[in-house]
Amino acid sequence: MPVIIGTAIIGRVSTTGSGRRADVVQLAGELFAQKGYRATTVREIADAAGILSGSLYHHFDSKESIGDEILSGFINDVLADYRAAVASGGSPQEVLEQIVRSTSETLSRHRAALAMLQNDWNYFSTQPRFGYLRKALSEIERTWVTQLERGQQSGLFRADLDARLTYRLLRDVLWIPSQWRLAEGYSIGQVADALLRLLFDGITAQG
Amino acid sequence: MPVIIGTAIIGRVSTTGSGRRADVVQLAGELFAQKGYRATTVREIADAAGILSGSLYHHFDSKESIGDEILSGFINDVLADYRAAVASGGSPQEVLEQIVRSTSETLSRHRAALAMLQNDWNYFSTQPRFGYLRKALSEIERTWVTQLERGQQSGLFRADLDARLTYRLLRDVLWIPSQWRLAEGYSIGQVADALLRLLFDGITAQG
Amino acid sequence: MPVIIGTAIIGRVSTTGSGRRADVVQLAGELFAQKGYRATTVREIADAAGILSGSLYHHFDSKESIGDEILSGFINDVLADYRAAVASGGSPQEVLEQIVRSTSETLSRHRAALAMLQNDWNYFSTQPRFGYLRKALSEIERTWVTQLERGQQSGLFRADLDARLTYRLLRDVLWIPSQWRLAEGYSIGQVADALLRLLFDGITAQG
Amino acid sequence: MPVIIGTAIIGRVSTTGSGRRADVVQLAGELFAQKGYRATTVREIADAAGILSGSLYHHFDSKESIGDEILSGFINDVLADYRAAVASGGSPQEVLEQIVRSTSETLSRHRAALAMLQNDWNYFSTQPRFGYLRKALSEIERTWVTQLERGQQSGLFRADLDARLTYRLLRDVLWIPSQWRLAEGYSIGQVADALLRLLFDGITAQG
DNA sequence: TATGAATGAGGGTTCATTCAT
DNA sequence: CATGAATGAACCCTCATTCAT
Repeated sequence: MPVIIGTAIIGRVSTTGSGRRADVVQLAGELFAQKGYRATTVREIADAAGILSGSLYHHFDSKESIGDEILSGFINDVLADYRAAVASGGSPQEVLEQIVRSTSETLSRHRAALAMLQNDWNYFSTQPRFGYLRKALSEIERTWVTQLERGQQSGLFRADLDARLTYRLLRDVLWIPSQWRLAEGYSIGQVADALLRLLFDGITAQG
Repeated sequence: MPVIIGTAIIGRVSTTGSGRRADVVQLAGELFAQKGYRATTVREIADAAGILSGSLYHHFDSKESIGDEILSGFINDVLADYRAAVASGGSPQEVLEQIVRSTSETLSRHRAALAMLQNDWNYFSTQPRFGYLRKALSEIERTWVTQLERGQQSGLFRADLDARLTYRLLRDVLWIPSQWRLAEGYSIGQVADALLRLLFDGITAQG
Repeated sequence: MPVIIGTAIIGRVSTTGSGRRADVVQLAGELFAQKGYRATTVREIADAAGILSGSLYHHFDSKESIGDEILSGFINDVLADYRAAVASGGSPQEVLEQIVRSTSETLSRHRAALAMLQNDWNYFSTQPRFGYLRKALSEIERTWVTQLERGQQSGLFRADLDARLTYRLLRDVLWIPSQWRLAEGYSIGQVADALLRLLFDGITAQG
Repeated sequence: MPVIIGTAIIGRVSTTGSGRRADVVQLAGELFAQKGYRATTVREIADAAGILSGSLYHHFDSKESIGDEILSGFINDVLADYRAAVASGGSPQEVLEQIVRSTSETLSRHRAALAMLQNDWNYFSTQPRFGYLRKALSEIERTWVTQLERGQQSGLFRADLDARLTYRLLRDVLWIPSQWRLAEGYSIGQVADALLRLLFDGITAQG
């Protein structure tokens, strides 16, 4: 359905042209997130798109390539967040805060991809095609550990933290809120705030 | 087949009677944890046990009943930890600390079950047979929220925390360390300590 | 699309009208010969022609009709060779020699069709649409047997040959050379000569 | 059904034990030969065996492995014939004669395999799993060319033959008779004799 | 108890063909 | 004429489960 201003067509909504492809990616993502990547059949994806399963292959090489489109888009955005935060040159606390805030937003835009990784990490991490996932996680870990250690050296963070262990403990907590349905009633900002408070201050009231 | 010297039974090898059954549960648990419950085939389980897949059905009704045996044992132990901690009648901080410490140990004894839940929660949570999982999580959440709110009322915990949100943020971080291989070099005690420090005090150095 | 200078048509490029059609037949033939008729997809044919697979159906009813166009053209030329040789009224040896020489040339012009028959004879011979192939082979066999028997009756050919068996033994050898790529370094004439020498004289040196 | 003489079991027919597997290979071979390897579906094979298509996979990894079992058995027998003939140390004419006679018999025992190669060579020759086919053909060609050249050097064979070309012309004719149904009325011996006469002496009556 | 053959439903994928635009 | 989305049947294969022996 063209969007018309005056007499000029300036936009199209997604059922047209290559929009069909994007629609399928969207629908598939939701199914993958809900039921798991492996547990979702191509027939279910096709049903959701209102076509037959064979017709999917007009748009995609394989089920794997649908998954890849979803996951690689996600990973690229997350890595961009991390790199931008590091490049900003702030203090460790500022860098980590920027990471938490920017990825909170990014994760919420890619909720399906995140759920896929959490549910089917075992599968993806063993498939050659998804090797980039391991690499990305590795870069993310390096970033956290580096910033935590910088903070310890400057006296900003507690000296008794094991940086790698702390990262491991935090990593998952940082991803998980995004998969909660917004319907649960928390906004992205709320969640990010709660997370940062917890991260920097703990739950104990300060005398 | 018991090993007998004289007339005294002094040992059992694992192929005996119900020992065979326990072996299969153990082996299946490891496979489920490694590859996921759904991705593990009954043939793989049978191979690991050194029998044919059809023979498994002399010991178990179905693949589901193997999974059930693993998960229900786990859930029962965890709930026992929670109930004991609450029954001890300590302060909120003491109750939560006891929960973290006792479940750390319990989780480490049921690493396979935990991995199964994390990898295939989507599947189990939709199967009628595993309905008790949802009920157990519900009790666990109620316990945390109750203790956090008690702590806030008594001024022990920061008043600006959203108890349910905080629980959600913490829940996963409390389960995850247990699935790390001990080979990564952290002892259960180390991990529990780091977790508690993070939980109560955050990462910021206190002036 | 004719190229016009002034008012005179001075050339045609191959995308014109029925030229497009002939191009497709040519390209399809090459693919059929290389990969087999059944193993070649209409999409591959369309790709080779630089169009989409659906567009092929503006030129042809079906994949079968492309195959038919290739094979029937071939068969007609071969039968013409046989009939001309017989009609020439020569001795059996002359007739057979003329057949070998003229079909050598014909086969080389229809290399794709020949390869198709050799690779997918099983398929074509069971399809009603290609029933004419069986009829043609039958006529060819009748011709050989007739000439071989005439040669025996006149004392020209060895009396101890079974005419039909001899034909069967020779039939394939007469078709096969044509499918060798000329790149193998033998000219059509060379091959025909070698064949005739073998046919009439065998490989043993004559004292 | 055991074959009993006196009271001793001296044989079993093929529906027992691993005989089922052999039955399937046999049936599959016939179908592959008749309709082509690619054109034969696993359902057709299963139907012929009186089981469901999925049940085939209790006996075989894949359709390919059924094909492999048929073809590799064939190729091994043929190569054994060639090597034995060469090892016998006869004159070139004797070696070639022994090859023709022994392979005539071998080919007739492996009619299905031969038909498969002739019908689907294009396919098999491009599949990694069937790479041994190319190697075997190569050895066969080397053997023929070597013997033909030896015969020329000793004056036994005509000097004007191109050894490689002659081999190419003969190769196919040597394989083909075996695929004729015996029902056509020629015995293996008859065909081999006709072939050898043709090969060594040609069809022309010798003055 | 264990075997091993078989089931049957469903998995991802291919492909000749159709047709509105 | 060409496009490109869609069809629908068929393909090879997987797997939890059953059961006679």
